[in-house]
Amino acid sequence: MANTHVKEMQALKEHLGKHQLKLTRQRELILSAFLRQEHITAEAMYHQLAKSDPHLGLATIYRTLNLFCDAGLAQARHFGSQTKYDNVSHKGHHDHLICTGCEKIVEFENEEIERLQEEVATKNGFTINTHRLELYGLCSRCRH
Amino acid sequence: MANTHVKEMQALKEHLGKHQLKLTRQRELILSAFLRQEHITAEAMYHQLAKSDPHLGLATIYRTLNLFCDAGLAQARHFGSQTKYDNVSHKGHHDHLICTGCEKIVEFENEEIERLQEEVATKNGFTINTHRLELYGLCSRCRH
DNA sequence: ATCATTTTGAGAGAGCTTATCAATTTCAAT
DNA sequence: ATTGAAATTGATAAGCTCTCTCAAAATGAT
Ligand SMILES: [Mn+2]
Ligand SMILES: [Mn+2]
Ligand SMILES: [Zn+2]
Ligand SMILES: [Zn+2]
Repeated sequence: MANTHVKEMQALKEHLGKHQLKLTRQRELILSAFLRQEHITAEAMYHQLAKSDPHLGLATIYRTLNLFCDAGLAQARHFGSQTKYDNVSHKGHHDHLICTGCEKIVEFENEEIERLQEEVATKNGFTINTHRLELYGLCSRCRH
Repeated sequence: MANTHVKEMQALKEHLGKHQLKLTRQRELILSAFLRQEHITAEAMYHQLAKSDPHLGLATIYRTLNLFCDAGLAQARHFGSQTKYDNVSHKGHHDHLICTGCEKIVEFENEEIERLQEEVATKNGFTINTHRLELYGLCSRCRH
């Protein structure tokens, strides 16, 4: 436990330093909990943390998760009607396969698709900054 | 004007008939306005129609656009933070290129991408029902 | 024309996220 | 270690988008 998430903590501190923001007990707590998840909603985070810290406000969760987004540790993703914060601290760009039966989320990368996206954009005179690709369906479990 | 949107009107009537729903002045009005657009928000539709029909309620717009979705004439698409109703009455599946500068939306289809999506899904044991692919960037105009 | 059924409009309400603000905490400078 | 300006927090109000409620009006099968 001692040296877990040291790199991410470092990255956060760096962002805080650059923007004259402060390191608080809440930010440490929320970071440590956030890094244990892959995809989580603000609400779920709130309930999870309420067990150990019943006075932590929901607004603080939102503010802090958005801070993590600014710091490049998280990304807000809108899956269906839910907004989930994607822990991207230890991985690069990826897209998602989402099971509408059990909510399971599988991450994938396909550079051929990425290449074709660029091709489509170029063909239309566009320069891509970001994209969103989500495949919704049923996983093998839920199909049976 | 006489025989514009006859086919779509027909499709709507068919859906209404099958579900014991009624054809109203509002539904005709909203359909005719909707078919003149490619992608529009409920709010924009509301303001647009308010000019000629100031008493048309926003709830009716939402209800009716959702009805069009059920009837297969429209599809609700969540672009960024906006929900736009996509007029799909005269076209099949397609994805979108969106300019973050001027809000321009270009539709495209790429069957190679579609094929690769299936491949990714299969590789992970999934069966795809729907997908969402949006490319965000700048169009040639906005780049300069 | 009748009348059961559906639809409408206005506003209330739900769900999610951000804004407000007084009290508290942080941290750089003593 | 103490001070104090600046940032943060928690509680709650507010904002936004969309759906629900319900009495009044419209529809359409008979
Ligand atoms: Mn992910
Ligand atoms: Mn479209
Ligand atoms: Zn599943
Ligand atoms: Zn543009």
